[in-house]
Amino acid sequence: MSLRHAILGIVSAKPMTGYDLIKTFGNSVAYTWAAGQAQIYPELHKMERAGFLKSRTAARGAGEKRVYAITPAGTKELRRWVSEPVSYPAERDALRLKTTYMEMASPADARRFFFEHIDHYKRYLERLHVRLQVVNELSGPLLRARLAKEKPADHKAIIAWKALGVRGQIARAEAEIEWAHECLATLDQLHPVEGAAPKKRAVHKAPSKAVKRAG
Amino acid sequence: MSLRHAILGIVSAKPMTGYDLIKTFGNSVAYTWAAGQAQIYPELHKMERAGFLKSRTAARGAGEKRVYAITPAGTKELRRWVSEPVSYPAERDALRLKTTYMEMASPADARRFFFEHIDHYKRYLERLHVRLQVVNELSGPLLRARLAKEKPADHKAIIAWKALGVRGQIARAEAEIEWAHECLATLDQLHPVEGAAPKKRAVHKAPSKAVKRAG
DNA sequence: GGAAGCATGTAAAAGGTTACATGATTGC
DNA sequence: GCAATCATGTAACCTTTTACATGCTTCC
Repeated sequence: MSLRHAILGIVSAKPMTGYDLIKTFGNSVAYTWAAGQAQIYPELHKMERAGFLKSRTAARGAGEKRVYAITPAGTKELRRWVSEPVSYPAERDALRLKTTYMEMASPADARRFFFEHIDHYKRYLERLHVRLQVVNELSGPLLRARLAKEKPADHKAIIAWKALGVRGQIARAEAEIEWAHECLATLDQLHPVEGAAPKKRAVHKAPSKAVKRAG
Repeated sequence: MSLRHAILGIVSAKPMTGYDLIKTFGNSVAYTWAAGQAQIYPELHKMERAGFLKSRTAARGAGEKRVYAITPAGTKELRRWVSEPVSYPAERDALRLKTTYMEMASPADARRFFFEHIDHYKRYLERLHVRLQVVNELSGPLLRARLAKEKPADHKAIIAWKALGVRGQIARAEAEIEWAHECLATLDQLHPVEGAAPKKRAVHKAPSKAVKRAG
C-alpha cells in the first residue's frame, strides 16, 4: 500500500489540496510511483479518517477548497514505512513476454516494437534528466519547501536520496535501451535487410523466405 | 490482459493440465509474467468459453484430469497479440519511492535495504542464468516440444527470442545491482563508518563481503 | 462570452493476492 | 499408513484503470 506513503511523503513537505497532489503525481513522484485522480481523492478521505492527515477549508474566491496537512501520526507512519523492508513484487513485463514469442510476428513488426521501446525510454530518460537537474539545482518548489523545514546539516542527505531515486530510474531506462539495441541486432542477423551491407558475420540461411507471418 | 496470452504461449507448445500450467508459471514464464493458481483456473474456463482453448478429460488412475489444448482461434489470437503494440504501464517501484525519503531511515536500515536489494537481484540473476543455459542448450521439455512442432529453419529464431527475453531481465537485474552499489557508496559518504578508511570519491564498488547470503 | 485551468468527487470493471477448501494418487 | 505431489476449484479483498459527472475561477 504505497500510494498512502507517497501521499504522506509529499504532504510532509507542504500542505496542499487534492488537486495539487494530483499535479505532483503527474510530475515528480510519477517517476517512482504513479497514481491517478480517481485513486487520490478517496485515499485522502481514508487517510484523514485514519488520522494521518488533517484538512482545513481555505478560501478560493467565493468558494472553498480543502487543504490537507500531515499530522504527527502521519509523520510517524511515514517514518515507520521508510524503515520497513520492501517486498518485491512478481515480475510482469508485457514486451518481454512478447519478445519470447517474437518469431510469430513479422520482422517489420518486431523492428517497430524495439524502435518504439528505445523511443519510449529515450523520452522517459529526457524527463528524468530534467528532474535530476531540478533536484540538484534545488529549483523545485516542493523540495525548497522541504529544505526550509529541515536543518541545513540534513540538506545534503535529502538531496542525495532524491537524486539517487531518479538515478535508479535512469539506470533502468538505459538498460532497456541497450537491450532493445541487442534485440535489433539479433533481428538484423535473423532477417538481413535486402541491399544493406552486412555488418558482422552474415547468417547463412538456405531458404530466403521470412520466418513466419501471421495468418 | 497478458495472462491470457502467456497461457496461449505455453499451451501452443504442448497441451497440458491447469496444474502443469501453474508449474510452468512457477518456472520459465515467471521471469517475465507471473501468475498464481487462483488466477489460472478461472482464466482457463474463460478461455475455453471464448473458444481459444479446448479441453478433453484424460485418465488419471481411476480419476480424471482436464487437458487443455490451443484451438485455431487461440493460435490466431496469440499471433494477433504478438503483432500488437505494447502499452507501457505507469512506473511503480516501492524501493525507489522509499529511497526518495531514505534520510528518514537510520543509516543501518538504509544499508540493510540496499544489501537486500543486491541480494534479491543476485539470486534472481542466478536463476536467470540457469534459464538462459536451459534455453541455449534446448534442455527444457517445453522448448523441445515447441521445436518438434516447427520447421528446423525456424528453430534458430525461436531460441534467439527466448534467450533475448531472458537477457532483458538479466540486464535489468544487473542495472539494479549497480544502482544499489551506488546507493551504498553515497551512504558511506553521508555516514562514514567509524574506523573505516575513508575513500576519496568512492565510485560504486562492491563491498568485499556481506553481499552474499545463504539461500 | 468562452477557454483554460482549478477543484472535487463517484461507479464499474479489470486484474491480482491471500486464504480457504477438497480430494486423489504415487512412492516409500 | 503417511507424506509428497498431483489436481481443481472458490471467496474475499485490495489496488488500479477507465469513465462519468459537476461546477467554480481567472484571464482574455
